[in-house]
Amino acid sequence: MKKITIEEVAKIAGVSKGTISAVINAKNTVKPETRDHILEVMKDLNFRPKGVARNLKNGAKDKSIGIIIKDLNYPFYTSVATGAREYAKSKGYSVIVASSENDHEYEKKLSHLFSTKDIKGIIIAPIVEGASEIEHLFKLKMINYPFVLLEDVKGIQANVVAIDNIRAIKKAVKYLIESGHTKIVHFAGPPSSSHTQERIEGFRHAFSESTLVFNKSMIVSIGSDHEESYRKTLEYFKHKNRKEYPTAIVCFNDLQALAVMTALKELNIKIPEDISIIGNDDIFYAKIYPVPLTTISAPQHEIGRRAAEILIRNIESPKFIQIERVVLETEFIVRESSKVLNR
Amino acid sequence: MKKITIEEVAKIAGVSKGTISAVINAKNTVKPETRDHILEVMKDLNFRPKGVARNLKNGAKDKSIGIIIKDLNYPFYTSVATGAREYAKSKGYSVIVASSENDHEYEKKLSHLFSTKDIKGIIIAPIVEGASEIEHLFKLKMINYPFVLLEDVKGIQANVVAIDNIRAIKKAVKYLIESGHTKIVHFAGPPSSSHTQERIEGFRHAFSESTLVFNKSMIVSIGSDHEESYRKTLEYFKHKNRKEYPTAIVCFNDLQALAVMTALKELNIKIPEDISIIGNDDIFYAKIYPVPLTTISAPQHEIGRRAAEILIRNIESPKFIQIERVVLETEFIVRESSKVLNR
DNA sequence: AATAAAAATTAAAACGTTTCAATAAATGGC
DNA sequence: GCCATTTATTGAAACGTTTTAATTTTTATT
Repeated sequence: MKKITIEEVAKIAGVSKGTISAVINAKNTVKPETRDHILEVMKDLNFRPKGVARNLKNGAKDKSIGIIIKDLNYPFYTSVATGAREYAKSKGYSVIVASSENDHEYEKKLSHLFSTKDIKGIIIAPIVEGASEIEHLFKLKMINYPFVLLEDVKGIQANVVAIDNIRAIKKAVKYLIESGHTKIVHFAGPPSSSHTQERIEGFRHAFSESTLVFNKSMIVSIGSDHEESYRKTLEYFKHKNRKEYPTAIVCFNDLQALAVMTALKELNIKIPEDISIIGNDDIFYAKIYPVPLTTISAPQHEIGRRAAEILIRNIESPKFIQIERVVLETEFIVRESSKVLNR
Repeated sequence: MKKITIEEVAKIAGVSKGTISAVINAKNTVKPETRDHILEVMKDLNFRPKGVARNLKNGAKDKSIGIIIKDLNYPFYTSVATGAREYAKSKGYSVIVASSENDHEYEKKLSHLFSTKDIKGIIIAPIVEGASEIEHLFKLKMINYPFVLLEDVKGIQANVVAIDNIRAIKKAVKYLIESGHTKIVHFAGPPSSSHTQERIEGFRHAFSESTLVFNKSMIVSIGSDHEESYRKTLEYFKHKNRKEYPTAIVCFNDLQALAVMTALKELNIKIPEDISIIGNDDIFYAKIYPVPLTTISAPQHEIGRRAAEILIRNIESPKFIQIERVVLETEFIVRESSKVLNR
């Protein structure tokens, strides 16, 4: 299938390339009849002007940045993207988003795609599995392509905007301990997620700074997929009798927490009377749940905004500028899914 | 600020453009010392090879399509995008998404952006306000750029994948009537949305085919923003005494339904005992609500999939192909937020 | 030290448009 | 019908890379 170019169209229409170009760009210098004829030929040939070539001459004037998130359907990420979008818009940039769906290969593909298509820079929520290769990030660095990570990636110096997961969980657990909870459990996330490990660590640390003592049975592997979390929660409780129940569950994230609450409802366990539930992320849909979720709130919009800020500063600077690393504070928000025991 | 090109780098590094190119493309034909030196110069100059020019020569080999949705934070749209992504991936295409956030101007900007950046085609959920201009769509047609709309747009012949909103609501209302409901009300969406009018129409039509009679007070303008819907619902009930309450509310969409349920909880109105609630869309978070929402389920993944299918078929066809219009069926799903009265 | 082979570099053509100055064609005024 | 405008069209240069074949430099072999 031969590639068809403006030249081809010109030849067949019997005019010069310049005239075709004028038609494509809706210049009003073309005689209507000529125009119509050209249009017809274009249609016949199914001619699609190559955007690439069009932009080469003048350089596209539209400014845009990309953001690669991990999951298009998890509100946390779309909120971050929205934060980025708001800031970017104020600076005249469009934002386009793509989701890696937790697939490292796909992330690489997307980063290449963006950097190659005259998108001025990218914000990346990187998939960091154990020792995942990061040559694609090095490649971006090599061509001085601006990017900002939403998570630290070992082995590379880059702009990062992140939150301190460890500290966040620690705060939550400490709160529980101070509220008189003694049987606290962590429902851990999917083993493949880098956050899972961090959160387990934060959970464990909280104990070392308290009078309670940590033991491994306090960590239960649950995942974050809703259906799976629901099932595993049911299972977890099946093997326990009432007095073995924890008094509080610190969940991996809000989505998991929602699943846990669904399961507990089925088991007739009352929240927060019987068990306190703590989420993580603070997604919109957990906030409007009938039992609004106590959670660790990550400043999603701010994450996006700050990342976009750094990114655009880099894009617009003619010379290389200092790498930045900002760690944002989370806020522990007590709502109705948790309860204080010692009063 | 002078634009800096590969030529500039070559001159300063004292080598030819070809060598610079080889470095950029990680060819292993460059002597390490030369390479390092060039890298240094590149960094000094903050040289960013223009993707546009790079792609011109060989034509980028990565295939990608775009999807422009209306709201990045409404799960309905991200589900559609996910459906598109799944199909596209199977065909070797990446998907990038952008949100117009219900801003017609922004939609235009994005469609231009995509078509200009060598994205092979777009799926567009168009903003159709009364008589909105659609020159941007005509422009796409002119350049034979493949696109698929997720909603009919008056005045243009184009590929469309949509659902029949009117029929969908009608089905729901009929179900309620057959279940013995007599006091049915529609909580309408934001006046600016094209769906609002359609759904009102569907609601009204259902009555003409029944023994009940429609009157205007059955349509209540509520919106779809959560906070606003919550507030307006409270207000609606404030002026009514118990026996004036409707027995069923047909909501504009699931998000609104969620807000309505929150308000009713506050008012101590039981669902479904006192009032049945019907949603629309079937978003994930309404399904996992403690009172799972009865709703009109749109086949979100399928919408995306079919749109991507048509799009890619058009992209890959060397010649113009017949315009398609597919209307997908919705499914009325009875869960626990509604109840049958007449038994 | 000469030669052959291998490695590194260069120079020019190519990619497919847009732009713009130059030219040609059409129109209007007389 | 002729000249002066105005309108329409053309042709060549330009955009910033990549790609190759050709050349130069380096290395290895004798």
